[in-house]
Amino acid sequence: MKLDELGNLRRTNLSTQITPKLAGKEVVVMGRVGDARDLGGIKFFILSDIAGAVQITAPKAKTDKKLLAKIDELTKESSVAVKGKVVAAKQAPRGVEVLPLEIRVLNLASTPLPLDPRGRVKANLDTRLDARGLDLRRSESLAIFKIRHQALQAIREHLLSQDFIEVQTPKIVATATESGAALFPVSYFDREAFLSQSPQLYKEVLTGAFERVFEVGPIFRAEEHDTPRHLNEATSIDIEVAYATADDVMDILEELVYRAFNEVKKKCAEELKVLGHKLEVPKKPFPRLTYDEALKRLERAGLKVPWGEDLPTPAEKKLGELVGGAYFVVDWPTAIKPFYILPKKDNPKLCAAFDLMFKGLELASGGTRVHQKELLVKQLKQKGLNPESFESHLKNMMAVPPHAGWGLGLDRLTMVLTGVDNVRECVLFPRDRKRLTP
RNA sequence: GCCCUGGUGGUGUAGCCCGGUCUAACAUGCAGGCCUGUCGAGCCUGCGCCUCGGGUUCAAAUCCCGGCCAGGGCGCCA
Repeated sequence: MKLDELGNLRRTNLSTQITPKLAGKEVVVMGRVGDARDLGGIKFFILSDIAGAVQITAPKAKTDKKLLAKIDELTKESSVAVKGKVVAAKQAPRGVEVLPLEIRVLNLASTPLPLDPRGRVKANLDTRLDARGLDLRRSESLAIFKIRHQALQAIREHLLSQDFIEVQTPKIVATATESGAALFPVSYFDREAFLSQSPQLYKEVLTGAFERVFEVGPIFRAEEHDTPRHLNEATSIDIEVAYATADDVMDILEELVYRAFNEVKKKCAEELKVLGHKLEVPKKPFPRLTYDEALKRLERAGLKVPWGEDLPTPAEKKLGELVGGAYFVVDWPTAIKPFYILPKKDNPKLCAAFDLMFKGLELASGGTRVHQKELLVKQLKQKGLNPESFESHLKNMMAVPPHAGWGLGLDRLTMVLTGVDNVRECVLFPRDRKRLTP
């Protein structure tokens, strides 16, 4: 079938703006073809757009033959423009429908579709991700990304209201920033470079100039993890604040997460309903338990973690059961946190680091940073890192003020807000150990 | 990387334990037909599937081994 041109035809109304009040008016709607029905003497199809849907109705006796033939050619999920007359009709969905005067078939979907976009037959996640463009048209997928968008908007608004400046740091870098996570090498002309695993060092440098900065951007981790909560490309919300300590930025984080929950609950009621998720806003203040207390509570629950070790996944899950909701774990052993975290003055075995957990899932981590060059070099060495490879950063860190910050995983936050249990569902086109396409 | 579970039409499942009755079932889909008010429409006709390789056996979707792929649990990591 030959496709039609969009030409200078433009949409006059979104589907949901077509109401019985517009009866008699001529409108142009554009969208994708949903359910189609041919009752012999009358044909219907649903046209869906980002706002919702409207029914296009073509009674055989009153509709041009060529138009009727065109409707027969339409396949589900094809892209169409319909110019037509609005008619109030009791029998129609929402009491209104459009009688077509002109139909432009802008693109035709091939059949059969790789999955059912109406979701009556559930598809596996793998199938869905292979056909992600189509999968994203499902109401559940749409709901997830509307919630993600709403959460990010709430977060941005909050940070901007607190005088933060939004920045963008390089994603192609020369050195690692964290001690642990592996890096993806990229070829940079005749040199080796890496994809950035965190904006850490850059945002710290920027506190010297802008004082309060935040960035929303991709981070890349070359870890071979294969779990429902890890990705090799993730979106991180990072902040860094001059003249502040861990406690100060925890307060910011708490308020910001609280607002994200509240805004989503308020503005995404429909989306939460689609997902069948009852969102509970965590109570403020979020509990703050120390690493030592966490270990004690775990031991009482029959799960012993040796002091000085990071919490293994089962321990995180158990702690999530014990504490529930959103909570901080603070005062971590210095040895298991990165070199840029400030050790505690009264007990250098502990440092001013914190993790924000939601149930068993780590959403964010941060801390008071080391702003003095000598200590930074000392800690680099202690972690077995070579200060020379951080030379350009150290030079740029000249006389930065004392500062603190955190990084929050937007994908994981979206999991919690939507109640979805695989992070892949919260990312448009996820990158994991095995998936590099689409 | 390790452990567990699985892989059946386009999609989602049943069948597998206990081999033959499977010419593989159901739903959805797709193609065509009937119907002037459908809205998860209904009815009729048709289409389409056992992950790959090897083995056991008279006989394999079914049992065994290996590969590949997926889901979950870990590890690593945020």
